[in-house]
This record gives sequence, structure tokens and C-alpha cells, in this order.
Amino acid sequence: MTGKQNEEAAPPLVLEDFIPYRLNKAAEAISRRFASQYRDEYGLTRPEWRTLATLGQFGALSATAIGAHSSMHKTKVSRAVFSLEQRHWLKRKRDEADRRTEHLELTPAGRKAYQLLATMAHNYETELFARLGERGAKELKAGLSALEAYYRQGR
Amino acid sequence: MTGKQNEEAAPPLVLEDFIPYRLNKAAEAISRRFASQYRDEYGLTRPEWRTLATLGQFGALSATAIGAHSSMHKTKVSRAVFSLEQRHWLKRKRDEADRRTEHLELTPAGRKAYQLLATMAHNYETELFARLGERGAKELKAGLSALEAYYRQGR
DNA sequence: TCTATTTAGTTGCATTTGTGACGATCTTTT
DNA sequence: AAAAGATCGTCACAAATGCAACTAAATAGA
Repeated sequence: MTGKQNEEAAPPLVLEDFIPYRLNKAAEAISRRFASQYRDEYGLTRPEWRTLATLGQFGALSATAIGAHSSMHKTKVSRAVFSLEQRHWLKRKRDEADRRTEHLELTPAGRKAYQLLATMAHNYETELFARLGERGAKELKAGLSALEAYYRQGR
Repeated sequence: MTGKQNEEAAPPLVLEDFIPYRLNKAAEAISRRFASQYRDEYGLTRPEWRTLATLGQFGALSATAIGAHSSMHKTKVSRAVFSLEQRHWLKRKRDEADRRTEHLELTPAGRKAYQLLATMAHNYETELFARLGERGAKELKAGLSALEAYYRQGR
């Protein structure tokens, strides 16, 4: 498992032990698995899925609010909204008080898709927790919480 | 903290609690911080940094091996190698037994850069652990290990 | 009230990434 | 030993992403 390291002066960095690398790889692997589900079933991209999930959770939001809540860039949201609109999964309503903003809301079809996808998500997570074991799952959540607390407050 | 949820039939999915989402966001945040260091100091991209780190750790590898070890796509590695070669941080040696493969190895300059970057990486991690606290760090590592054990073996 | 600044969302452009095809080389099969 | 298949690395092309400029609309300041 441990490859031969380089015989040099300074501290050797073992990539497989380096937290940013491990996190990236884990996130990649775990997300990819779930992503392949909604991609294969619905042809959804990740930004589209996130937008759908956010709207499903909150009911009606502006594009900016979706971005803020799901940490996506303006343009990503914009394109995802466009795409979901074309599927007739959401509709836009111009805010009459502030006519720059539009309120995005799932259509019945969109809501239906959301239900199915949310169920898939729950199942995925349930299975994941089962495989991690009670202990692993607990540690993972705790570790993530610690990380979130860290980067949530600047620096 | 808990937003108002949608009054619908099925299980509501709370995105901020969903593991794939949390993992992604955490990985993104943590990587970005470190990435900005090597980007600002050396103008390195992430694939370049990973390639450098892998070669620094193992000494001499083929492009394919780098990709396998650091989970990067062929073409990403190919481009990173090209770029590092242009900086004169690595050199290629054609394998005489199998002339398709090339063995990549850091030059003295490359090794020097690697030393500095590895040190930066260690410092970053040390600071991260300090901020997470002993407990948080321990949980994070344990959680990651559980995840790795999960996805390492197929399925 | 008129101007300057800010905000919401979209679009064009440059950069990055992935996909598929490719030439070259090696391996396997027949 | 000839043909078929696999593997290594690269390239051309297409898709996804981010950045900056933009329009439209609201707000703040003079």
C-alpha cells in the first residue's frame, strides 16, 4: 500500500494522507455515484439537480437565493433554471414589487420529479450510512460539521 | 437554521444535511484555500500540483500511473505533464523496453519546487487540524477512512 | 428630481474539462 | 508470422464552467 518514497531532505508529503486530497476524492466518488442515478434516469446535470432540490425544499425562490443556498454561481443557476423551464418543471413569476426579480416555482411535473429524486436521495444516503456503519457515519457527520464550522466563519 | 419546508406528501430532502452535498461543499472550500496558495505563488493549476505531488512522492512514474494514483483523467495528466515540462520541472524518458511509455521524473528545479510546496501543504494541514481541534480532526479522519473503505471496494 | 450606485439575471468570450479518434507500439490469437 | 486486439499518450472537437460586460430595474445621494 505504501509506495517507495523519495529519499530527499524535507518532509515527504503522502498524498493519500493529505486531507484536501482525500476530501476531494471522497466527494468526487460519493457524488458521482449519486449523480449517475439522476443523470441516467432523468438526464439531469448537477446544477439542475441542485436547483430542483432547492426549489423542492423551499417552494419558491429567486435565482439569487437558489445560488446562495446551494453555493452555485449566478450563471450556473441561470442556465439550470433555463433548462428546467424547458422541461416544464418550473415556471417563473415576475415579482411585481421588484420587477428585476423572478420567483421560481416547480410545476406539478417538477414537483413529481422532485419527489422521486428526493426519495432516491434518501435511499442513497440510507444505504451509504448502512455501509459506513453506525460509527463511521457518526464520525463522518461530526467531521463534516467541524469542517463547516471552520470555513463558515471566514478564514 | 431550518428553513420552512414544502408541505408535500413525501420525505422532504434537506440539502444542507445531504452527505454528497456537504462533502462536495467542504472539499471545494478546503481545496480552494490551499489551491489559492500554489496558484498565487507558482501559478500552478490543480492538475499540475497533483502531478507534481505524485512525482515528488514516488520519484518516477508513467503518465498512466500518475492518473491512476491521483484519480485524474488521461488528458488532464497529459496536459499537466506538458506544462510542467515547459517549466523544466520534469523530464521524460522513453522506456526502451516498451516504447509507448514514458517515465516522468522531476528535475532538480522540480524537486526544489516540490519541497517548498510540500512544506506549504504540511503547514496548511497543521493549521487546519489546529482549527478543527483534536476531536474534530480525529473524527474527520475517521469519517474519511470509513468512506474510503466503502468506495474503495467496488459498489 | 436627476445622477450615481447597487442589484437581478442573461449573454459572449475565454478557459477548462471530458470524449472519441488517432498513430504508435506491444500482446495475444490463430 | 500475420492479424486482431489492447495500451500509451496526444490531439481535435464538444460541453461545461467562470469571468466580465451588459440590460433592466431599484435605491441612495445630491
